[in-house]
Amino acid sequence: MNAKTLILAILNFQESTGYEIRKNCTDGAFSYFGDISYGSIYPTLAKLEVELLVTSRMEQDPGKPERKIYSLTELGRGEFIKALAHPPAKDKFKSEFLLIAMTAETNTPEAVKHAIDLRIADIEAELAMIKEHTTDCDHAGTCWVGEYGISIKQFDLEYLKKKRGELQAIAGTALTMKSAAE
Amino acid sequence: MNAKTLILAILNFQESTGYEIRKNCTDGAFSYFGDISYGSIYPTLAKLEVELLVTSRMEQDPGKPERKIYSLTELGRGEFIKALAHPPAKDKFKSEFLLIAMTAETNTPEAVKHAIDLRIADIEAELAMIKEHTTDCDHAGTCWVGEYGISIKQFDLEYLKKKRGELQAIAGTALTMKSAAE
DNA sequence: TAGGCCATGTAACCGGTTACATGATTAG
DNA sequence: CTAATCATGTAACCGGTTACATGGCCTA
Repeated sequence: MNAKTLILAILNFQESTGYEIRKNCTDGAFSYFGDISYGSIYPTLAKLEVELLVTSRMEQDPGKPERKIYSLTELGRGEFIKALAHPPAKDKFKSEFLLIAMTAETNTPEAVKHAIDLRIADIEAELAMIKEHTTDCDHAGTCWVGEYGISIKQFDLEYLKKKRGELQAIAGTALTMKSAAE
Repeated sequence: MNAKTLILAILNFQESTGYEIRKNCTDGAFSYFGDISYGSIYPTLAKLEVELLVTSRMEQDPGKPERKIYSLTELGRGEFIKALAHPPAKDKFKSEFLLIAMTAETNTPEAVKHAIDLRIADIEAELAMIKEHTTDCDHAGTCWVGEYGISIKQFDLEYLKKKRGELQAIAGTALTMKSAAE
């Protein structure tokens, strides 16, 4: 999903500053749709304003940096709904952890253990994040997605904890000769 | 994961042509690590050969296009193992389906239904692909990853089938006034 | 007082995609 | 006879990242 559509999607839920948009698609509730950094957010926002898809207003809280708050125009909302109309692209899932798991035999047991620990911590953090967004949720679509995420992540976590032993058992088995020689 | 490491990873398992590498990381067993197209595979392969991380040999089956088969050198294998050593980046999961689900209220019930159908079909196809790679598997790491994938996808599929009704029920609820006016 | 967070923005760079060029074989 | 699959490669283009510039406030 490109920067334009992603920004439109976020602004469809809540008016935001560039800074908030970035936070939202890095850690927040919108992190499942795409990933963009300041270098593409601010220029895209400027372009969208020229195209009349968003408007901005300045806000100045004393003792805080000035905020430029963007919100979707009716034109922008239409553009977003139009973008939603065509069938979605396939989900993308990319995992370096899976590569480490697949090559566990040629990796050190410590590295494999560390990778598993890290992944468990990541999933737990994500679970906490989703729960936070879902418990006090009043928006049906967001709730459904949140509960979906919680179920899957929970299952993932339990599976990993149950089966991590098996993976650690095969870790380093292709290195034994080499390390014995050292 | 960048093209270089991904290619090294694939060649670590099996010697391949550029064409096969592309297939493997588009549909095959390596599709969970990264996604690259011809435009980056062939030039990267050429660079890797200059760096002595891979070697190539030509193969000519009569009645077939000539194949340039690349394989990892010892230097390349070392480079790959070194790359595996540092802790993996977080898993990345991006889903346009989730955005459609989240915005189901402002989308048409047909589009939502279609998106769900499509996603179920995608997961089923992926499940079939993983099972194919896992049933006759003799490599411990690959088996572990395959079983992991099967479990998660199966759970995902069941959850989706059980809860799709709820999502379809909220689809279009924010459009009723508009469509009534039309 | 150092580091982290809030906040906006720019410019150079680059990795990777898209589209093109080419051509033989096989399946429907 | 057409479409798909196998097969290798190039060049232009571009979306997005990285790194930089700037600066005030708050917390440890």
